[in-house]
Amino acid sequence: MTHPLRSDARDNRERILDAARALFAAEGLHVPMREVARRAGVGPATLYRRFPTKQELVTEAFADQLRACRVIVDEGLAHPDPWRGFCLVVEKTCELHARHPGFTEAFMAAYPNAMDFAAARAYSLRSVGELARRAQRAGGLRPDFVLGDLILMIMANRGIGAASTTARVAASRRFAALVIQAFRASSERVPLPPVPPLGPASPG
Amino acid sequence: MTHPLRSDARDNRERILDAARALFAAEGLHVPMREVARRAGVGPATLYRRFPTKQELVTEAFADQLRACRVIVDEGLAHPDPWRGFCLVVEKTCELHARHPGFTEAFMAAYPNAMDFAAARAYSLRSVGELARRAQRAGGLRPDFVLGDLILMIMANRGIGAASTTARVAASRRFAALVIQAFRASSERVPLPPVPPLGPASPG
DNA sequence: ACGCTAACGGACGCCACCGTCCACTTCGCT
DNA sequence: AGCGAAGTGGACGGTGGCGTCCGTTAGCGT
Repeated sequence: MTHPLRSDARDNRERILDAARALFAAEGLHVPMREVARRAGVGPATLYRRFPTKQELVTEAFADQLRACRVIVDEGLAHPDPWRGFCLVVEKTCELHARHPGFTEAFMAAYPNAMDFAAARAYSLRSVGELARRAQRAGGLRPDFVLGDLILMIMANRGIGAASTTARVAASRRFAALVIQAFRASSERVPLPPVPPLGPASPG
Repeated sequence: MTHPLRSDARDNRERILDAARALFAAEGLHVPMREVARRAGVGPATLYRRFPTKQELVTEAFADQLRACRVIVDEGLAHPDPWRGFCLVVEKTCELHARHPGFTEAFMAAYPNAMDFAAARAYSLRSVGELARRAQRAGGLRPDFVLGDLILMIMANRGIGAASTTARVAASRRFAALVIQAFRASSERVPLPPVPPLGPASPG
């Protein structure tokens, strides 16, 4: 059933993915399918035959970032100092999402049927949860931190929209530093409000 | 030459604004003008005659929130303890924006020609800048805080999208608490990355 | 070299939103 | 009550994105 693609077809597929990556990274997911096709130098029909739904295109286009996500948490877990590992996860995650705004949308289940994304997301969250437990035990991370705070952070991070990628990354870097400050266990801590039940992002 | 509106016209104008407030608060600014007109029970022409551009409708619809913004910073300035006043500003601002997602978009110059908004925004920022200086002098606010951090926070806060207003407000509350932790002057502080030049929000 | 067929992309119809025009209605003044 | 002007909303043409159809092109196996 899944015949190997013909050479030109494979070529086009690659060019479509390149175009999608470039456009999604630069402008987010709202770019029209047509635009992707135009940039790839193919007709709309070709794009739709290769990726019948936008979701599939998005999933394929952000496969690299999804892998990067995994690498980030794995590196965090591997770090000898759990708290430092946790900080690295926060910093790199923020930067990753700042560099690819569209990725955040996809990651956040703005497209709810993204099975692959959901699985990878769950894996990353579980791993970072383990890391967080260790960091708390080591005393670096505040005891009342919960995983929801990390999701909160990623959602918040996506709110940071600047004109250029450079500016966005810079802003995100400072944001990450502030977040780490907030997460750090400190003698002068005050209790936090309860964690809200963070459902999927609203369409607004 | 601005004749007072006829009674029915005034009535319609009010209903249009009510509809706009309800829809903008519930779904953000992306709602079609038609939808506002439909909800207000008027024709599209009426809506367009009263508010030729969406910008004007938005500005009018969020006049209350804009006033609330002013009140928040004024209350903050009036507080005997500058640091506590600053915290109140952060908390109330986050809640205000969480309650009216569309307001954040407007406030953030997503519609760049919003003169009224720009002026009010500038006033609020100047006032809160003064408050921040006092809070820093009093020792509550970290010395390397800058106004850009507050804008960063508002932008980040808008990223928090939850299904219901209640959930969004709850999430925003916890976020505000974390932010305050981050802003608090502390003995165990680490230097922050530089403040990025935060231009207007990107279209993405 | 040649034909079979996968693959292509221009063109089409559909729908939603936009902003404007105009024939009809309603207010408000005398 | 009656008239002029302000006000109204249905209807229209334009634009842009969407997903699909089909006549044509070009890879690849013989």
